[in-house]
Amino acid sequence: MRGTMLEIHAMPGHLIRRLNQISVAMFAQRVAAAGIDITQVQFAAMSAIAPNEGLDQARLAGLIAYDRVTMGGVVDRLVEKGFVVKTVNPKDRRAHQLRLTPLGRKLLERLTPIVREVQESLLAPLPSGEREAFVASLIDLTDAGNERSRAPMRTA
Amino acid sequence: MRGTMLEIHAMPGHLIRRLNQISVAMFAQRVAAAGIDITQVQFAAMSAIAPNEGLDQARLAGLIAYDRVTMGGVVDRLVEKGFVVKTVNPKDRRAHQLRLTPLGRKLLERLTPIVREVQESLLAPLPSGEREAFVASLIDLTDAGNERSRAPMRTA
DNA sequence: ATCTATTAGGTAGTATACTTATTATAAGTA
DNA sequence: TACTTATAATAAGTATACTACCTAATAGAT
Repeated sequence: MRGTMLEIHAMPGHLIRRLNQISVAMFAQRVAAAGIDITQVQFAAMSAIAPNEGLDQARLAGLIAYDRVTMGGVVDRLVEKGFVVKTVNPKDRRAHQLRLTPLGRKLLERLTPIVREVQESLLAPLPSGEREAFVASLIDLTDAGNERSRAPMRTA
Repeated sequence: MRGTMLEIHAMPGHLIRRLNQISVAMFAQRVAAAGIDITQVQFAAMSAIAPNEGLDQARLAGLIAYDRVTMGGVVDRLVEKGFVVKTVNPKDRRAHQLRLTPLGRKLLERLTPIVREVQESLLAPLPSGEREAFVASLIDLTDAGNERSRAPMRTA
């Protein structure tokens, strides 16, 4: 008799980890099905650059709550793919200003409705009356826990 | 005027990713404060081995919904730290049977109450009446989405 | 007994996600 | 001006989380 019911199966930390993996897999599958080569993280970065053209990597990382070092690699991959350009800020030569290319902007427009569908599919298993409460709880928990993260969100 | 409110800030996929990062950071901080050197993932693996001594890596991966290749590295690190032993199954020489060492068992006992506290801290920002509903939604969503994940849970 | 399909584990490569340390630049102060 | 502090980005190292591919071993069918 092997015990297949484990305490961790009901632990929020474990469930959140699994749900994140499901979310990432659904994103990858739908986006690949549309013939687009981009990850969830790269999409988030692009959608934060779009209305903030010229922002630097540190600010971008803060906007979407990413680690700054990780962000360096994400941006480099977006530059390689031709979706983003990186230029040195002449007023502060430490900072690299980020902008979408026309190709990047076009991709983001194509991508956005697909990503909205992924969000709906993710929550679809919940009764419709519970979806809003679930998202509200997610927002409460991320707001409250923001400073505990190693990569807190910074909008300022 | 830069737009700091982005659509992704309310998207479940983004919020789940952030909450996972908060959860991982809280786990790391509490466990390190107790002078223990182990990750969330390594803890999950050990807590699944404990009541299933002798199981192989593939079954372990299924029990906690991990990728099999990732699991190989996780197990190797646990073996290096002296918490787990890996032996070839004589009845099926492809499979590596996993067991906790006495040290691993002792560590798991020390760790378990700390991990329970982390779970409580994670949900603490929610009104107490909403915590159960939130966890219930997490369970519904992971159950429903299990097969979409690239590393589904397998208890059989 | 042989052929086939499946399975356990591994390698190599890519992408996040972090730590600590280093470099370059900028901004403030004495 | 020189000194100090702070900041943007990067480098190197570790750990998860995958893909695609490969080998060894087993199981099942004939």
